[in-house]
Amino acid sequence: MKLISQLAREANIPIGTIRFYEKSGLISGKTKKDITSNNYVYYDDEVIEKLRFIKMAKAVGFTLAEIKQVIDAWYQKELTQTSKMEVLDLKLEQIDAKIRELKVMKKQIEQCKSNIQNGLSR
Amino acid sequence: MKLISQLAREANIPIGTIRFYEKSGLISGKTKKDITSNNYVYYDDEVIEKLRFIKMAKAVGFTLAEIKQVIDAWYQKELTQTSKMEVLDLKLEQIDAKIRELKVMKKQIEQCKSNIQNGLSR
DNA sequence: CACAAGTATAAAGTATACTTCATACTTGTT
DNA sequence: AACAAGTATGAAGTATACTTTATACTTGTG
Repeated sequence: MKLISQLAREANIPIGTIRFYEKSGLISGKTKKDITSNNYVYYDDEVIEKLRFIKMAKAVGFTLAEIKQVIDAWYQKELTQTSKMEVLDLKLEQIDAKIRELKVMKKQIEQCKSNIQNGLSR
Repeated sequence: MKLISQLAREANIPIGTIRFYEKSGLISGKTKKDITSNNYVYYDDEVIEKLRFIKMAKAVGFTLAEIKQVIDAWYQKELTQTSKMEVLDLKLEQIDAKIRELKVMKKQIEQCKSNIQNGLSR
């Protein structure tokens, strides 16, 4: 159980961003009810996993809203098994689509590189 | 040589977005100097290629600034061969990194799916 | 030639994802 | 006790990528 600054260090994400994610419903810590002097929030390892996932998903162009859907399908028990599967299957399709697009881009850029090397303008 | 509405149809991108991209320096059309009654802008097939590339690159999380760098390395003759290659090589690395991240996400989601099917909470 | 539809331009507005600021309270150290 | 450092909260500000609005001119069709 870590406080926010330690979480920020471990996940390598600014504290402000973590607070923003929490406000957005992507992650959540807990306050210890036996401590009444403050309302410091504690985070467990599940939150780190989520933050790592958020980082990856953002890097490949998913929005926070999309990421939240997956996290909810992943961790929330309120959703039906069927609706969770629907969300996850959709994401798998989108991931495959992105991989395909990346491969096309890669080929185009490699083609461009060899054009440059051969002195072709295009 | 097409006008903007035809370009928008063919690339399946809103006219407003195309104008925004042009203002941002990602694409550019030409006005016909022999026509003086208007200042309509005409676009050739190179612009469609660029728009397709922009679409793909955006879908996998590249910013317009990053995309502009690649397009400039691709089409502009003002850059040195070396600096073009640097930009393109960097993008290739970033593309590979994204593919790796997508594969990790894919595995995680597949793992999550089978957990759900086996009735595991996580 | 009237008039709908297309084009250009500038400015303002919107959504997303943060980031910064101001304020206030708590904790750890000297 | 003093004080730096950590935490919480709300509000405002910023950057990116558009989208909408307003205005005005041009072109094609009946």
